[in-house]
Amino acid sequence: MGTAPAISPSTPRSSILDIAVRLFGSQGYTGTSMRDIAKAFGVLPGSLYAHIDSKETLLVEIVETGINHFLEAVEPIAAAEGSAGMRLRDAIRAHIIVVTENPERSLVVFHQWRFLGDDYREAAIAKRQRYERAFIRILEDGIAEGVFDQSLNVRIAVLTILGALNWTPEWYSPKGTASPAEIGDMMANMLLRSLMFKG
Amino acid sequence: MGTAPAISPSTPRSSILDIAVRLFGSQGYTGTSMRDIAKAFGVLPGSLYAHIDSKETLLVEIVETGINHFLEAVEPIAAAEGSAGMRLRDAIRAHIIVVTENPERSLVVFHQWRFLGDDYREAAIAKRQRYERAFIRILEDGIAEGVFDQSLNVRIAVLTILGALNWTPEWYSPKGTASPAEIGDMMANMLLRSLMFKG
DNA sequence: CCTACCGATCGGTAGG
DNA sequence: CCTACCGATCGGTAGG
Repeated sequence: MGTAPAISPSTPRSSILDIAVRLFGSQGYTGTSMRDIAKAFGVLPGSLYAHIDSKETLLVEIVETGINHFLEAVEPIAAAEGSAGMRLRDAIRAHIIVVTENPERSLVVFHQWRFLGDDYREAAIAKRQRYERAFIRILEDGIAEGVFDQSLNVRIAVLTILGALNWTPEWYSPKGTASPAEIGDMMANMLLRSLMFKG
Repeated sequence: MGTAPAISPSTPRSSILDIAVRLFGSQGYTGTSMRDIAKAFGVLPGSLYAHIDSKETLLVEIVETGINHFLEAVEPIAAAEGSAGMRLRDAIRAHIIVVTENPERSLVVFHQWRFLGDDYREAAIAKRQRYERAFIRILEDGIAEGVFDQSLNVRIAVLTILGALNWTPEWYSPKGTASPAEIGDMMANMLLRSLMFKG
């Protein structure tokens, strides 16, 4: 009955995208040639174009779906019921889960969006701002609740938190001793404390 | 008497390096051509090589002197007298000053070192680890003093702090309302609190 | 998916 | 600092 659960169908196109994520993440977009991708895919360069339109199409798709993963994980948490403290903790944990489930994709999302064409780049920037607003909302709620320090500069506080979170793909290794959940908990502990009153 | 104070002599070579910092920072090393640099310098591509050896030499010099700025600012603070709390505050402020005095150079130091040749890349990684150790030392001192939470994972705490600090060139603008000193103070306030005991 | 190829651009050099 | 150029590599295409 019904259709098969079409979870990650390993089409040639999706395989090429996975390879592009890996190579764009480690060598950068401009440092990766279509010949690099073709070689890793096991095909001659011209043959790639039976499956994809262009190099930039690969970047567009990786960055857009990558940002969407973050938005889909965090926006519902920001809008949920519950204390700002709990929501911030959940948002940080969710962010770290998304980063660590594909650190190379995260590197592309964080650093390679600059190489998108104008329209796609502006769309990516708009989504990143939407993402920041989810955190701004939680912080403002927490200040209104009286649990976060009301003397905080909310913008800088959010950029400090997101900076700490967005740096994780630079050092995270699945072979490390700390699991993504543990890392998320530790960072949430620290970053929540960073917003509290002294007293 | 004596020699003139040879502060930043504007040689052709140093001008080319400044241009390379700007372009490598905004377009990346692999996304910048020697023709881009020559055009910005106002010369034809081949003429650059009267002043420099190669494209990679530019990157080596930018990354090495860039890392040295951070080390020279923070290592003396880590080794100084005084409480861990004070030293961490000073180290964070010093880091932000170094980042903001040249955000583009900071972007190159943080993200373009991957494109160095093997030997230079390993040297850069070794220096980055030395930099992390300066912060590890301060945190361990603070835990020994009993002022930082002894249940902290020191490695992850340092990477959280450095992540927040290293993200600043992504958003800092000299035209913003907060000065580098103010940004450094705010981040130091947050990050110091993040290490404290709950009680 | 391969063969064969396109024009453009790359880092860099020789000679003046 | 320019003229003139090198071989290598780039993203991408036509035709099968």
